[in-house]
Amino acid sequence: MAEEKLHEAIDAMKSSGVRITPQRHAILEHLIQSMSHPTADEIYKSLEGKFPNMSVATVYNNLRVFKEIGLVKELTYGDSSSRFDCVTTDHYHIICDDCGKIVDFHYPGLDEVETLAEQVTGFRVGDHRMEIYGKCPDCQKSKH
Amino acid sequence: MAEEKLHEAIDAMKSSGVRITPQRHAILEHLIQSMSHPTADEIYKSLEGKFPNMSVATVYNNLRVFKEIGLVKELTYGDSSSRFDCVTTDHYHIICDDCGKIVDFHYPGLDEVETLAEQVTGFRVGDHRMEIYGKCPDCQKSKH
DNA sequence: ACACTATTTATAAACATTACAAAGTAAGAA
DNA sequence: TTCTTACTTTGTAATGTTTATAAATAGTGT
Repeated sequence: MAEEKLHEAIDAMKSSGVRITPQRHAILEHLIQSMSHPTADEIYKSLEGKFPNMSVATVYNNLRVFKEIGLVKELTYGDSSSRFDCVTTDHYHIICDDCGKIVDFHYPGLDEVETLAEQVTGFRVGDHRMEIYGKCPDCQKSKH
Repeated sequence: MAEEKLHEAIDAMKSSGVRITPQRHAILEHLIQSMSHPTADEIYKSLEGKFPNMSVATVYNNLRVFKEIGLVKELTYGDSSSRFDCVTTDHYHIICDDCGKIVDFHYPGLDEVETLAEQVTGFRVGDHRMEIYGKCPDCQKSKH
């Protein structure tokens, strides 16, 4: 499953004329396997073992490249640093206000909203994002 | 109209025990009157005339205070800096991928999404955000 | 294996935002 | 009004993320 996704991603890179380097392979693999939404720095740190000489700039550069070919989405919350999410299927995120936990969840169509927005504003809509904020089950238990 | 909103905001500050300083007054006034969604730095620059000695830190401090009492929302897009939006009525934003223009638009209920998310994830939902991305009418005309 | 070009690395720089301590000031009490 | 106290502002330094740059390195097609 993860293997498959990685393979698809590499194919996407090939057909975009983006070279496949060991660093890129590792970053992608990490993004696919880790079910979380890591920051650039977290990716950097978790690959220190395999690539002791890798530069942070490499992580940033490649995340940008992945974004450009549509493999990765950048999530900018209130935090200081961006988080990166492998684009697989369409899904949204629900985020805990207390502990910051991010959970994926699926919801079918907000196409209607996009359509209305096009009509009202005259924009040509390409994309949308949505996040939901609340308190996760764990933080609900631990009474404050 | 704007006058009224400012008054309401000041009342909200009073009842929250937040002192009303000339700087706070000016920042709020600017946020309410400017129909845009300025960055902290833009606010700072636009008040240079009235408050030549005001520090950027003051702008940031007060935007945080306003956020805490619910007068202002912070918008974090892909940009380097946050934008700030006076909370008036519920509305969403549509953002131009090319020029960055932000236009408000209203849409009734995404309560359904919140409800579903609660059921699926077990979170207690408090809030959500959504943005739509596309190409504004002006940028559609100027062919690339 | 070669050559060409994209990529990596290391470092410095840019930028937004926050921390801190000293000086100043709003707001209620006397 | 004046006083007092705690909150704010200011100026500056520090922090942390992200980008720019140039030299060294390494994919990829021939």
